[in-house]
Order: sequence, then C-alpha cells, then structure tokens
Amino acid sequence: MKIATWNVNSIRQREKHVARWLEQCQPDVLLLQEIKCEAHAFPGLTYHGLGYTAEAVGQKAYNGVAVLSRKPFTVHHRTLPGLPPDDAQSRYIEVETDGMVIAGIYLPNGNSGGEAGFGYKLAWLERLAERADTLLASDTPFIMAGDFNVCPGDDDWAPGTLPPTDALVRPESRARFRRLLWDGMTDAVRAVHPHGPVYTFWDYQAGAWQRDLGLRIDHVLLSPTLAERLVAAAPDREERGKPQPSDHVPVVVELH
DNA sequence: ATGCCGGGTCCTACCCGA
Repeated sequence: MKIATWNVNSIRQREKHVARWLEQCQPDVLLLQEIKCEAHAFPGLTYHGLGYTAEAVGQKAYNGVAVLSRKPFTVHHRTLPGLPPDDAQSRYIEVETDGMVIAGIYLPNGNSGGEAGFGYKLAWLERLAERADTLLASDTPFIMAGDFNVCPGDDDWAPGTLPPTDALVRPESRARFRRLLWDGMTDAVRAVHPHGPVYTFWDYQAGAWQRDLGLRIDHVLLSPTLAERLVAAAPDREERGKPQPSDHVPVVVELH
C-alpha cells in the first residue's frame, strides 16, 4: 500500500502536475494541502478519470486539504476535533479506508499574526496530539500526514535558512511535534533515513532549490501497527525540478 | 531575520506563505 502527501500550493496551478504524478507513482491514497479553493472548485473529475475518488475541504484563497483514493472511503471529520466551533480554516480531513484511519493535515505556519498567530499553531498541535491519543487508545491503525510546518530536528533545515525565532523551529513547536512521537507515533521518513537532510520544501526565492537550501516540514506519522509494516518512505525530489513546481514535493510511504 | 518568488483577491496594490 502506497500513501503520499503533497502541499501543491494551489490545485488550480498544479492540476496537471498532480494528474501526471498520480499516473507515474500510482499511490493508493494522496493527501493534498494548500488547494487554495473552495470544495466545489476542486478538479475532482480530472482525477476520477484516473481512477481516484476525491473529497475536498476548502475555502477561498487560503489553506484547503483534500483526499484522493483509489479505494472507497468514508469521511469521518472535516475539522480537527477539539478546535473551537467557529474555527473557519480548512486544515483537516479524516477518512477511513481499508481498515485504517487517515488524517490529512495542514498545520498553521505560525509566523503571521504575532503571538496570537503562534498561539493558534501551538493550540492546533495540542488538539492534534489529543486526536492522536484518542486514536491510539482505540487501537485503530492510523496515519497523520501532511504539511506540519515544523522542522522536528537539527538536520531538518538548511543552516542559515531560518532564524531561531521562526515558528517552524521554535522549541515550543518542536516540543509539541515531539509529543506525537513520545505518545507512540513513528516519523516514517526519519525511521528510514535517521540522519542528514531529507528536505521536502525549497523556497522559490534566492535560488534555494539550486543551492539545496531546504526544509523538512512535510511528514507522515504512523501508529504502532502501521509502523511495523513500513518498507519505504521518502520525498520525491524530482518534482521540485519540473516546470512551475510547487515549493513542496510529494512524500511517499509504502506499507506491506 | 528576510518576502528576492509565486500564489491568492476587493483587479491591482496588497495579503500571505516558510
């Protein structure tokens, strides 16, 4: 079973990239982030033609997540349980397929909106850990994957690319990410590649891609029984070198 | 310690991302 996640930075700009990549990679499930459109504008028909069913949680201009799956699935949540009911940001979708729960997430960046913006990011991470704890307690095999906007370790950002005060690397962000691991989740890419850079994002500016100044912020976390089935996990760097790329690349995980 | 690029929208100057 192949599961992938990709922050596409606008599905309208990346509709054909995603179609080509689906044909090439043949994942069973692809999670998308930053679709940047409302659900009705998501190009589901394009992917239906390739054998995928689509479900999108969107809003105008910002954020937005989606699931594409070859197997039938049911949608369990369109918002992260535990957030205030008036929270209008489209950042979470949770589905069940093939006996497992899959959550696609787009975590707040946390650098805008001052301390309130950063506080929103930390609260979001806390609600996510609570959701993970609930699923762990229920013994459900599950995956949480997407753009976490956190560089978990010192190898996860190129030296000099971010100040230590950046919300992606602040200790408060990293501690809350680490809690997910302490609670029993496995960082799939780090389980396969324990050391060194395994970037998933390169800024459009200042030749970041050409100089390989990247970040590892897109993650796939596995519950214990799924971690035992892990056979491969890696970003698909080639996508970053294509014409008009997203600034993120897909991260692909294979389970036996 | 950033917004040089690239996306969005109140269509065009500004907001936002990492």
